[in-house]
Amino acid sequence: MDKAKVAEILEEIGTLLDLKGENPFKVRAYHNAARLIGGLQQDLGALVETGQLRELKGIGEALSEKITELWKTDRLKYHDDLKASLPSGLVEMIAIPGFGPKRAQVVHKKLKADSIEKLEAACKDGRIAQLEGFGEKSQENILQGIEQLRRFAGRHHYHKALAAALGILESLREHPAAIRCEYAGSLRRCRETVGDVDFLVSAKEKDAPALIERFVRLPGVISINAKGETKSSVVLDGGIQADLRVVSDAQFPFALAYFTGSKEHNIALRVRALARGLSLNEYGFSKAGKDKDEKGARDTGSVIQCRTEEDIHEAMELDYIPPELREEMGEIEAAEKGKLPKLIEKENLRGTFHCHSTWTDGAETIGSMAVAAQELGLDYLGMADHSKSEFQARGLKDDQIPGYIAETRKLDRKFRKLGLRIFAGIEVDILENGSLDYSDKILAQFDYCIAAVHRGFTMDEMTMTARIVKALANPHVTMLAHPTGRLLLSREAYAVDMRAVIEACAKHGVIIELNSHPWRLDMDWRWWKFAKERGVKCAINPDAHGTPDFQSLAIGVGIARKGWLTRDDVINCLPADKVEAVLKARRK
DNA sequence: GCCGTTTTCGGCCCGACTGTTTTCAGTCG
Repeated sequence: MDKAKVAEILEEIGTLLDLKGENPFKVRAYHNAARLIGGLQQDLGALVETGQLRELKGIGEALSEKITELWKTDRLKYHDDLKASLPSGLVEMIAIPGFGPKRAQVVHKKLKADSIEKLEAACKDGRIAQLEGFGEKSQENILQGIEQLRRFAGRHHYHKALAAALGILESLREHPAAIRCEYAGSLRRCRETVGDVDFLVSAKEKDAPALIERFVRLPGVISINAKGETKSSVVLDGGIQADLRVVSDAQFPFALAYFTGSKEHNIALRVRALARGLSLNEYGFSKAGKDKDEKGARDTGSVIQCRTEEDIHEAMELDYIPPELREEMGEIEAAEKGKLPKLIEKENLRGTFHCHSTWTDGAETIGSMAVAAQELGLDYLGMADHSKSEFQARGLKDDQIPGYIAETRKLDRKFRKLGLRIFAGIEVDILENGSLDYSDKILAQFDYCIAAVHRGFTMDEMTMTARIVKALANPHVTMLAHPTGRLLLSREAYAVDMRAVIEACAKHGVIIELNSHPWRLDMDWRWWKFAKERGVKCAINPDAHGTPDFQSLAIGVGIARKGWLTRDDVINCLPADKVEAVLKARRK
């Protein structure tokens, strides 16, 4: 059993315990463990065998035994028993917005409703409204929630959420009552996918209702889930949920930190505050241990004044932690010791690789791609059109290669005078047997080669891993394109052991592409952190099929920052003369 | 379930909104 499956089962146990009304802290222990195991970089098998599981913070005796049983026998009796004791439909039910474990328990007990369909039927014939603690309004909301769940299941791509957020942010900033405006949540943390978008505005208390009103009336709002004095929640066209909070300007940095999350990072920060005799919430610091009826930071103001998030971190004796790192993945410990990396900035990018042209399936000529790169202020542009097996993309046949390279060289000479270098590369297919789509003799003519899997996605993980690892051994391979194939939110996907692939890149000195194209965002930031630790370099590539795709470089920088990458880890931060040497290093 | 700079037992982060109540539980983030 792999660790993703172990994590999934632990997560499900947490949910089932929640449904049973178990101790919420026990529930949390399972959810935490699921997150911990799912994000583990070490080999889970090794931890199990050597009995080191218990050294992980959050894994005690009980969880350690259960994980070991899962790993060794592929099953867990505790999980099986738990599952057998509850109808599976209840788990699906609590995905309905506003409908949680307690209410699922009630409808199951009183109405024998054990599926979304039965719950829906009970709403439609009015039985839900009769239940104690429910009413007409609840019944209606459940129906709406079911509809929303069916229409807009799942998460949204970062770029799509960002586009929606920027429009809303602009409208909010235009409001005269708004002092400071920002988006927060997973979008600010640059997660590859985003569940909902959180907005935060600071304003005078009397202006809050007007801002809430502006928010719920924005074009693109298709329904309003909640609307209070300081908080509102809506659904945007396209199904993205957007939340707004209005706070005073003094509260703004605390609220921004709070709503940026992650939840786990926030909890860790609060625990740290408590250890310093402080209680931290979205309004400020207050003295810990106060009586219930004593006023908190919301009413009395923060006992430590903070103008920015930097001030808050300083008050906790931490270096400033950028939003991208706030995942409770070691950032607090690093900030405490002053060991946070100086993350890559968008301005650090000097050029990029992996661009397509009209030679294959790109929309523009190499010349117009070069002009756009120049306008972006880049120092170099790396072309990488498709290889011959990509016949649907008009991949370059052997006899086209001299022409392709000649045109690239000619444009290079022309643009070099204008301050832009153009490199002749190729995106070469990794065939099903792990060999490459061209002979070594042809590959040797390019400045660099990006190896990529484009077909045969259905092979098993071991075979796929062996296929890629074999290709990486070819000394002409400079980079590995879109490495996991786990194209997020897409049906295209293949199973691969990312750990083995990263180790192979480390061994052969292959650079891994951080593919910033919205549809190809694939490698989780935790793997980037691992790649960095293994000394593997990264190239942030737009996989551009036209000049608008260059915009996605900003997304790539965001993911790189999440992976704790610095300028030293990203080869396109190098100037043109140095990068050429890096591209050729393997062949020497 | 986990955990310990006071703890091996008794804690475990904190607040807004909704719908149902008439003081609060459930849900969410």
